[in-house]
Amino acid sequence: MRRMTARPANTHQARLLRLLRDGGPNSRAQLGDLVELSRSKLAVEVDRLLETGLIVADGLAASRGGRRSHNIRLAPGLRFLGIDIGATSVDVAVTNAELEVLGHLNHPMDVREGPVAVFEQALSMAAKLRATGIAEGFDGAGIGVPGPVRFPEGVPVAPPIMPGWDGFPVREALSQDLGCPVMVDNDVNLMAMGEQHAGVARSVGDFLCVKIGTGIGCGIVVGGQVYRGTTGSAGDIGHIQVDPGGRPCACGNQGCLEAHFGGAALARDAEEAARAGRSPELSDRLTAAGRLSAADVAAAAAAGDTTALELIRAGGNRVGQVIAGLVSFFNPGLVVIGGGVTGLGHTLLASIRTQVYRQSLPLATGNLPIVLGELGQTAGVTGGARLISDHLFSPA
Amino acid sequence: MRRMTARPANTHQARLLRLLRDGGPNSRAQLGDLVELSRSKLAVEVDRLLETGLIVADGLAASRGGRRSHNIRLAPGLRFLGIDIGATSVDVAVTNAELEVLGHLNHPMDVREGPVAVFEQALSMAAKLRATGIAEGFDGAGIGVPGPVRFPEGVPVAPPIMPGWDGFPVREALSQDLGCPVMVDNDVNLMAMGEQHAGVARSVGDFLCVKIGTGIGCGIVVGGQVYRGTTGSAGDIGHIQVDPGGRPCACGNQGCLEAHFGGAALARDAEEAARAGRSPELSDRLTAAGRLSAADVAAAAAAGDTTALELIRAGGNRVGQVIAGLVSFFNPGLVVIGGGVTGLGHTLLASIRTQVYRQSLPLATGNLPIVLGELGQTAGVTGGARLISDHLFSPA
DNA sequence: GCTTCTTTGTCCCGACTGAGGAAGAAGTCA
DNA sequence: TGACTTCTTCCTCAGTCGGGACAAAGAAGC
Repeated sequence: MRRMTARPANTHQARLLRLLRDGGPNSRAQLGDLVELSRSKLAVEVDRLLETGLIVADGLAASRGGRRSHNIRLAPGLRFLGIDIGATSVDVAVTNAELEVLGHLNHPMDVREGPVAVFEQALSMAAKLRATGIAEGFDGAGIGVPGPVRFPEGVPVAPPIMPGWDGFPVREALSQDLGCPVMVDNDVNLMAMGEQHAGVARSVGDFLCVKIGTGIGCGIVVGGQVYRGTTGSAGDIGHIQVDPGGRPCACGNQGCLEAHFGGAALARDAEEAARAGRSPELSDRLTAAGRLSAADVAAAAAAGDTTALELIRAGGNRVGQVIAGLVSFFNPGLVVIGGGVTGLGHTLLASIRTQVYRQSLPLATGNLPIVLGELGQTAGVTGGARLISDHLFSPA
Repeated sequence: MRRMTARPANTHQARLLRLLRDGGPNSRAQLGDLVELSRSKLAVEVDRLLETGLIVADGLAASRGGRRSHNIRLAPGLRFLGIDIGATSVDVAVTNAELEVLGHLNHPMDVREGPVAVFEQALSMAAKLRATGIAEGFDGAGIGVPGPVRFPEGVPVAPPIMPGWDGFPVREALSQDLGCPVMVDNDVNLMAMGEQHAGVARSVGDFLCVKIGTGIGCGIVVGGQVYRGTTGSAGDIGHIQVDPGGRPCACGNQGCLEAHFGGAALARDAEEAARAGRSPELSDRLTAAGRLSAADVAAAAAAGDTTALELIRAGGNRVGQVIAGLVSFFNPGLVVIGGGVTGLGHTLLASIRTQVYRQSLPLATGNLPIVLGELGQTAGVTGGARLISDHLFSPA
């Protein structure tokens, strides 16, 4: 099929497209109730969208007491690609125009192998998904990388954990390879957008999304929009100091949050505890696998290992300490905890909550939910699809 | 004279009013260059504004090579009132429509005397200013209080340092007494708006404004707009923990920033140092006055007293530590330091800068100015005038 | 099955808006 | 003084938009 070429001609059309994306197929009459347009105007705009092929007729709606209205929906053939590049793995998913995930692949891969190798992998995964028949092509792609991004250009800048990516023209290169529009953002922002669209943050205007993976980052949403900061590094909380005389960090400072907690730090601590014989459970896993990961700690904790539980608890306290400060500062309506370490689950959540509720003022925490993300691995890729659809569903 | 009754009828008129407010009197022709309106449309809107009396003709502009254009300006009789209620004093100022301060009074007063006494004082100051002849009445007032505010209603909520203010209908009461529209906000947000309008933060979209007075707070500006958080307590950084085993704070926690620095803590530390004989300079001042304030520490430091300098340096480190975290999180384009303690000046600024530039990542600090506020005591009142003018200069 | 009422979609008219051309007013510059 | 520039007003014309009228389609009640 021919790929999406048209773009909404005005804000009304953009508004309609987003309504159909977020609310699914809908009748013309009901859309009329949602937007403040006269019937004639609405009819004109809908007709124009039908002409462009962005939306299609979709049968008749149920009667609301009189003549039945015609349903319309976004073109069923539209496909968005969401790519979430993590520190240790790549996620690729295909969604329809309503951003429902139709196919999803995950592949372990070290981001330090560089952009060329990583994109080769991502593109082959996209090709594999297309080969299953769920997509004949892609109308747009949203991609997240684990580091700061100069958003307008779609170029990573000074990414600490991904040498070789600095200045790589991700947007342009990928756009060329895929033959469709591409937007690039920080992986944490993508997760925030995912949870906002389909997850636990629906209907919340201002929230924080803390992602604890190999590193630690924070997506900031202000008035429904992702806030990226002046140079695109907003939310980079992994290097906030939590202990003035603390552990040395890869960034050159001491006592950074990431040096004390996060996937990498947790694995290191667990191995150390195992070698020191403080945890039989972890020792067994270490001798079995040769190394430990956050998942091992989660499993050991689930098995009741006190050392593992203590590691999680201590880490939660550190993160909670930082989040408490951010809550005082930002006064969000919701805090979402997500990322690879979510496997640590409620032990982690409990110690974060304890810390935040104890340290922040009642006015800020009074009605503040702190919850785990709902979407898990699909948050990032859904956010990617959302990112590009926001771009494509705005006036040209 | 009759007070301002009309409001702009549409966004075009609002836009024109704000241009005239921020840029001063201007010619019709030049305004045409600034807004994207056709000549005919512009003429119509200007004529309507002239009819309402919000703007007036103001002679002829200089020629730009041909026929001279007619100048217009905001009605010269418009007067806004800016009221800045601090923990220990009240500032009241009168501005014209361009937000230039025409008269300014300051009076020491403890906010704990309660809203009734404080407003009595503020209203009498406003009356005194009016009696000088600079104003025949007020078209609007913006007021700042040292605590969180439920912004839409203009009501303080759970203010820690001002018992008796909780839930007091500031906006409604003051609006009744003054007979004009009133807006209420946190004093820190007002300071941020002041520095944004007339101070050092002109032309910066995203910045932080840290006010170190009796307590410590932070104004947050995102995309040119003050961000107030979900419950209006955003920027409340005085109770971020800087030392887990630190001093007990009035809020019930330990090691809060305010317990270690700020006007109140600094005075306490100085008195303690004086009594312990660690500083002859401060001892002299203590015996002379019976008590010490932040201003005494500033004077002692200016005189070269090492203990005073050390107190400032240590405090700057604490604040710098917190600001470093906020910079990593928020990635602002500018950090403004203001408030009563600005008298500590460059000693304080230097230690804050050191701390921030050392602890935050280069990407966030690379081009980040950290500067003292330009406006001093007028920042708050200017911000108040700006607050109410933003409200009045928006479509009804 | 018929009537009446409600809802939906289409068509059309009239009011309004806004862009831009033309002309005149008011200056500058040589 | 004359040529040129700039600014304002007036006017026309095209396009837009809202809403009424009407037809189509269905629901509810008898």
